[in-house]
Amino acid sequence: MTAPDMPAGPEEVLAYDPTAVEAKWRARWVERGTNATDLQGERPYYQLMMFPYPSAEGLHIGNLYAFTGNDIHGRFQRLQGHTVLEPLGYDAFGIHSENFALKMGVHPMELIPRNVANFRRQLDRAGLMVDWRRSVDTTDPAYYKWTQWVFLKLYERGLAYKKQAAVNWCPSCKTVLANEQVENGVCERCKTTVEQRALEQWFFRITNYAERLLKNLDTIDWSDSTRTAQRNWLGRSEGAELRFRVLDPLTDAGSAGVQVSQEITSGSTVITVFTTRPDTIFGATYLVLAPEHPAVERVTTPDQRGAVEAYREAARRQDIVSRQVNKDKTGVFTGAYAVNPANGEMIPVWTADYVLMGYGTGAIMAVPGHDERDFEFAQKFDLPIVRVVAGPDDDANTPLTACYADDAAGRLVNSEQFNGVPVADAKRQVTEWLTLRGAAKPVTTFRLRDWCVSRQRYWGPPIPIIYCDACGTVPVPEKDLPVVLPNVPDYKPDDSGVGPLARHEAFFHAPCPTCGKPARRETDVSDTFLDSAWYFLRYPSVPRDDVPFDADITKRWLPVSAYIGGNEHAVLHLLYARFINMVMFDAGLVPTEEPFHKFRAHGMIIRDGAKMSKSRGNVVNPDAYMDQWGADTVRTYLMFIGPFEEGGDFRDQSISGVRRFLDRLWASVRDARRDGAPDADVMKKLHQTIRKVGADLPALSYNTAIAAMMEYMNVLRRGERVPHEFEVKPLVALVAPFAPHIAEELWEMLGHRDSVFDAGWPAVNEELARDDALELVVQINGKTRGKVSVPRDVTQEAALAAVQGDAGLAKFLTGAPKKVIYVPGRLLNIVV
RNA sequence: GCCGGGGUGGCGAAACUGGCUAGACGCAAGGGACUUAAAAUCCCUCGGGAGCAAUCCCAUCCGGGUUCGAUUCCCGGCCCCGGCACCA
Repeated sequence: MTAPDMPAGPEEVLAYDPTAVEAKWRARWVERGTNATDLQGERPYYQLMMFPYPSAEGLHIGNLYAFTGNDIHGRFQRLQGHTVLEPLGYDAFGIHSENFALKMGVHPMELIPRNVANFRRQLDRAGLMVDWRRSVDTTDPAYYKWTQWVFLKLYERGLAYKKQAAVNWCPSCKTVLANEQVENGVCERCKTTVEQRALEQWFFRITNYAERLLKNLDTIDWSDSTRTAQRNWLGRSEGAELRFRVLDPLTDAGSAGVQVSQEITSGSTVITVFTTRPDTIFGATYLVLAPEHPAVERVTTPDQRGAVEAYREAARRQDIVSRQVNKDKTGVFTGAYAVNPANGEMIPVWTADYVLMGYGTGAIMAVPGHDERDFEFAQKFDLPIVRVVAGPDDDANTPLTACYADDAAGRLVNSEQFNGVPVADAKRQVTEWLTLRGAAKPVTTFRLRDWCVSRQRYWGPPIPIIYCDACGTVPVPEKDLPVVLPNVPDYKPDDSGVGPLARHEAFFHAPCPTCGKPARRETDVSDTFLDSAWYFLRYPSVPRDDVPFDADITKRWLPVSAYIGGNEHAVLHLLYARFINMVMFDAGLVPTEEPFHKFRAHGMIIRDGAKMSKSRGNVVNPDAYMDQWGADTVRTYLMFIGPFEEGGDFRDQSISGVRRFLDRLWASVRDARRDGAPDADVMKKLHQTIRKVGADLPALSYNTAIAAMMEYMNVLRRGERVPHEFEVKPLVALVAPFAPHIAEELWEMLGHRDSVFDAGWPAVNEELARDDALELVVQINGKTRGKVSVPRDVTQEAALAAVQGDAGLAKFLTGAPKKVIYVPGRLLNIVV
């Protein structure tokens, strides 16, 4: 009976033990199917969180932060009566996993399942309301079968194409990288200097969607920071393409200095440039072609050929880092001259690497007077600098000591009939004028490039294409999907520019789906961002094996109701997902153009004021904290340390406060009295708290919601008072989204058999919540001097009288009121 | 350089659309009650300065401004974090 290891007394038997409570409810939820979503349920609400890459290190506290924030939002929606789908899966393909597998000498097909199992264990502990029946793993053939299907859909619609292109090549990862994966000229993953290579690559025509991707940003409910990042990335510029005829060295020989015809004659070489400043054309004193520009070859004169060739060769060999980071201007004169269509002047044609082949037309008209880069270049090579725009304090002859790039305040000068026209108008007028003369065309350019999806690697979904000598490029028929990634021991990338799959005969050789003759498979795999560009479409349809997503279910559950994730994906994942969804919309397969009507970016968790990193050794291991404090405490603490959308500073020292709060909640329910009546003041505070928390949760103001509950707890237990059951019961429901396990346990303790999450959100009783008397703030000369207690609907006169009758306040009234500002329900300001 | 987001006590942070004597809530710190003692719990103090005290003055990065009233709005500047960057 009295074994030595038995708990000593009843007090301890009933103490809050998170380990036991959490284990009990983890099991109970599975047993009861509490988190299994009925897809036919009323008021569907699709709560989406960004699925993690299952790293070998296990769940990062940042993952837990994001998931908890999502989970609270999802659980709150459920308490509001929605049928909530809150799925989670694994984004396990990609270079990251493959590199790690190579480093460890473990095959990814062995490594990934191990990591996934560890993640699953950690995620289960975290108390997420995830319906695990609808999970996805991007490396599962049952999933990537449909990733390949997505590729084929794009191919079918003319949105996937192959071209040879100068691409970013990472010599360490030995693969092509998307522009988005290159940071300041180095690989975002391994920080190796990226090189240029010309390879045959598969691209998606995301640029066809640029205008829609931009326009829709105005209609979706997203964090501003994310929308701005996308706008910048899309980079829309309005301007004009201008045509410059190049003087033919033979027919135009000797005509230097002669006014040449301004007609653009057909047959001669014409250089088309893109500019956002057509108004400055009279100041265009030379042209620049990108070194890769095909016209360089044609226009270069024999005496310049040697220098030009050498320059082009150097540019070709140069890596992208030096080209983008080193901004010293270099270039070579081609020997050619072109005609400025505005004034007929002959201007030299140069080639220089500060002009990029990939943007606009790969050629520019240089206006050194009004462009910083052109100014720098012109100074270095002693090219003429002409002023054609004057600011408010300048005139046509004010010397230019630096370029003048202000396009808001300037007016044109030295521009013939356009002199005096403000820049904004001149842009349009000059374009119109040149258009009439056949030398211009208004165009809109985007910074966005097509999406290169080819990867010369192993760990990804094989691109479902077969090359046949007779039939050409043949897509793998849908019935033959998936093209299974073979389990091969030799998956190491090499420097050949061809993926490792090319070395595996059994994979490489395949019959042509059209004619049956021997043919070759595409050996590139697709970018991991394709896996994650459509995963949210898959979750609701997961058991289905015959379609990627069921039409009815998709119509019912898409678009996603709320998506919360990291802003590091503002331009990569979120743009690609919007693009793919838009394509699916055009194909009639999804109900809306935009997949995520509401997106919120959460902040970042730092630790003790510094970013967490392995090298700093300050990484928080969620397991250790959940062991010590319990998952409910860790969850609630993470949400308490700062505004969810801004992040917070994780400090070990502070966790105890949250745990104390849960301890007190536990004790309050355990000891609650059932006799007598609840206290009116406490009930007032309770209903005010319900109102506050109910308003804070949908706004993701989790930290203030928790503070409000703590405040209520202080009222509830002030001076060791024993709370009444009615005073604590609704609080259990308020706490539930944050601390689901303890909430369920306490709910049961209060005599309920069903889950607290099916009990509904407590209603605010406005009657009880109302303050009868109003504490009116009194200011004298704008300075707050005190308060008077007055009836709610007090008039200004009555309020003033109350102040005059208050000895403490009346002494500040040193004269007759000159002016009285009365804000009903708020304050009374008396100016004397 | 451009675009976002910030700058409030020893610390993490509150303050709805300009208004409840700025600092809720929590941590840390100090004091007290209970206890043989400790833990736990509960109570009190906790931006700076002056004063025995009631009270008064100063204080939300800095300098101006608008207003009866500014952490909040406007102008100028400094600093920190994140993103983009030779994009014509």
